[in-house]
Amino acid sequence: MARTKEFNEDKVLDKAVEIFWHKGYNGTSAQDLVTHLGLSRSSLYDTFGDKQKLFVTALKRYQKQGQDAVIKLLEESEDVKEAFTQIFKQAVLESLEDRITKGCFMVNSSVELAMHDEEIAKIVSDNRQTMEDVFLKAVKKGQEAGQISTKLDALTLARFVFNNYSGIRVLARAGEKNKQVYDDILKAMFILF
Amino acid sequence: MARTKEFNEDKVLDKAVEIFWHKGYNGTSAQDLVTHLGLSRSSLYDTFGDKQKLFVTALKRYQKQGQDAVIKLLEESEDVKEAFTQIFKQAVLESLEDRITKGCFMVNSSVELAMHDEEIAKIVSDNRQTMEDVFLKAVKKGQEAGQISTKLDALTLARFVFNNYSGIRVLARAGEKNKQVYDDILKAMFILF
DNA sequence: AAAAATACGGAACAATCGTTCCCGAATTAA
DNA sequence: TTAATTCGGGAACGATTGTTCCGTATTTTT
Repeated sequence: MARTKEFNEDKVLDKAVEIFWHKGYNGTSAQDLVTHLGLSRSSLYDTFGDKQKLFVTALKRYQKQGQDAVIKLLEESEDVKEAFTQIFKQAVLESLEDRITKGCFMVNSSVELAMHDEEIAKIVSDNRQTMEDVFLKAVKKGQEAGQISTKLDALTLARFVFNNYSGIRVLARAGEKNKQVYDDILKAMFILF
Repeated sequence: MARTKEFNEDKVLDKAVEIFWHKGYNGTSAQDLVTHLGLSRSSLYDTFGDKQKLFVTALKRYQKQGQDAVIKLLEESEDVKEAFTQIFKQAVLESLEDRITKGCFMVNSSVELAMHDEEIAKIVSDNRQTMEDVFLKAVKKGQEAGQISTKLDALTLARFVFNNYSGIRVLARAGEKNKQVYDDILKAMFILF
């Protein structure tokens, strides 16, 4: 008995991810959202609550999509080391191509908001733990298959890899476009594989 | 023939560094500045221009102090590898002690502002280049002295080290307090020395 | 002692912030 | 067709934003 929505909720959320990712929480105004999401103020608030709730929804959406992609790549791959290489080369490619250098939405939010907002802090913390678990599992698998060196224990290597991933994303956000810089980092990192 | 300032400009700038470092640019209001810097609105604007200018001044101040400290440590040290160890252990210590987890002002600003503000982008970019140069020089020295492995060329290692430094600062900003996480990262990283 | 110059506190500014509300339009169920 | 419901556009809200300006206090120079 009601009028149908004129917008697709999923598509609007995708756009919300894009704009918050690009401009951050404080850098994005309600007007920005109305303009770029393509719906009215009232619909925005009726559908997604307030700005804070929309941001959290967007960040969780980004997190899930990113995690799923990584998990899929690592679990389906025959050669774990090769899968890691692919993940990092992809990150570098995005950094170099990305005309508006968005970096990583999770890293950005972590730096901007984690210390001022408990809910964001929990999302960031959970994300790190999940990624650590995913990497750990993959590294173990790779070590058992003889694809990854056992010089370092799996957890140490997993944490180390995640740290370099964060670093690369910061570089990207800062607009670094020199491929050699990224390649050097990866070259060094992969020696420990 | 004029009245004397009731505040010490250097001390006020130190406080400005603290507050911008802690809350970021967008997160710090003019009222925050007036309240915490301990001077009036008019004095603030008369002395430092506007918010943007004060922020840039604060960030440059932080940059200079940080760079000087690192340069001094690396140049004065007999054992470069030991100096690097000290720099990173200090960063970890700060991350663990830091009750309000400020991370690194340069990394924070890079993520929050670099892509939206050319002047900040240049500061961040210059900082990276300078740090790369400093690290490079130190690594070369260490390699020549037989303190650092020559398995990797100096520039590659310098970039790799800087990347891990960024990563650790993001971890700190996110409030990570598990020492083992940092230690694992350092353990892996230093293998390449 | 008078004049010049600057610092200071605080009121006030316009602009923008996130948010709410109202109302006509549109859609569906009865 | 009517009633119920939800849509979307836009006006409007109070609060806060960064910034300016004015009057007074204070200090230094002549």
